[in-house]
Amino acid sequence: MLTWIIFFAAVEEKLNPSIKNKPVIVGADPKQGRGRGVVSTCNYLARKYGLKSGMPISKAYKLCPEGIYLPVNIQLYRKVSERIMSILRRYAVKFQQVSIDEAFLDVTRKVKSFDEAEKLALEIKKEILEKEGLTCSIGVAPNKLVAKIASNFSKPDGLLVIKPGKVKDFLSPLKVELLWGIGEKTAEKLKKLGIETIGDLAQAETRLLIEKLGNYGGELQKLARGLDESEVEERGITKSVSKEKTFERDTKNKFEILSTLMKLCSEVLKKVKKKKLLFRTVTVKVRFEDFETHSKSKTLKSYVQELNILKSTANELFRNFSTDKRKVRLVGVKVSNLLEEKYKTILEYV
DNA sequence: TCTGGGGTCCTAGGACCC
DNA sequence: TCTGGGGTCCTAGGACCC
Repeated sequence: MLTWIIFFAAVEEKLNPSIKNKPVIVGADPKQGRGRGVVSTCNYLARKYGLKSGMPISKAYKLCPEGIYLPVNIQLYRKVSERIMSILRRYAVKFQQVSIDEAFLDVTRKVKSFDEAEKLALEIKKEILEKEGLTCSIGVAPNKLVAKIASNFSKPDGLLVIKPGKVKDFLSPLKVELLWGIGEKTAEKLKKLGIETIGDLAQAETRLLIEKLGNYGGELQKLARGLDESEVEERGITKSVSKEKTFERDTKNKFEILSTLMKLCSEVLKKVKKKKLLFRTVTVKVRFEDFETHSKSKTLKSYVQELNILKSTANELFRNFSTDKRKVRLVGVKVSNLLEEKYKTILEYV
């Protein structure tokens, strides 16, 4: 039995109550409709104008020029998030933070029934409201998959309990896109097979799904049937650290691109050091004006943490791109193949 | 409308090794 | 003259999530 929690970046409204009755959009600077970037999140009033997260900020501005546009204050949200996560941890036997505003709590051994779980969920909501002045949504269900969908369903300040016998009825009529792992592309493919609801997917011919979508097709069908045995578990170590930047205007200027790339290297290294990690693989990403995106990577002989090595490797990788014909929209650097600093000594002795 | 930034996981082909 | 099978690592790309 698990719950899936979403608390809203209503943090901004709490910080400045005067904006509460206006459409609030957190994201890129719209720059009178010429800004680059997207809506990170927006309040329910803004949604009434058709705005949603992921939407180009320029489009948002056209739909709602009178909105309050705020930059993403990630440090602030992180602080609030950490405080809320530590509240949640106390309620769970097993805990899994999924993102800045979501977590799974396994309370199977804490409660005897779904009714008790519901009471517990209400307590959690109450404590978060009292201590942080924020509302959240909770889904209570037999597994993570269903709990997540249930919580999404009860937004913005809700609680939805789906008991084991009700899972099928709950899922069947929903659109397949609501399942975890089905995005635009997969939804499109499924639609071509005549599959639009989770119920359709549950009943589809398994062989056909595997033929069209590979093993993934079979996995999706299990999810559609409400089957998810994944455990609630703490997040493991970081797999990669990256930084990328979309230029204000697409550019061919090698100096501008390279100096940006070098700056990104410094920032990536700062993060890597802070996390006490060493890296072995460096990846450089380039997105051209037509949005075509390519990457090149190189794995070094040993784990390192030196800025010079990162910079020279990134430079070398970047030189393999031909940037004469097309303007560059974005550059990025990523390090992966990471090792915790504390294991380095051991490695040196091997 | 013109598409951020930070991640994760999966796949597929090639190199290489036994 | 005809080239197996299994495993691992690396690279590149793609889908997806928040």
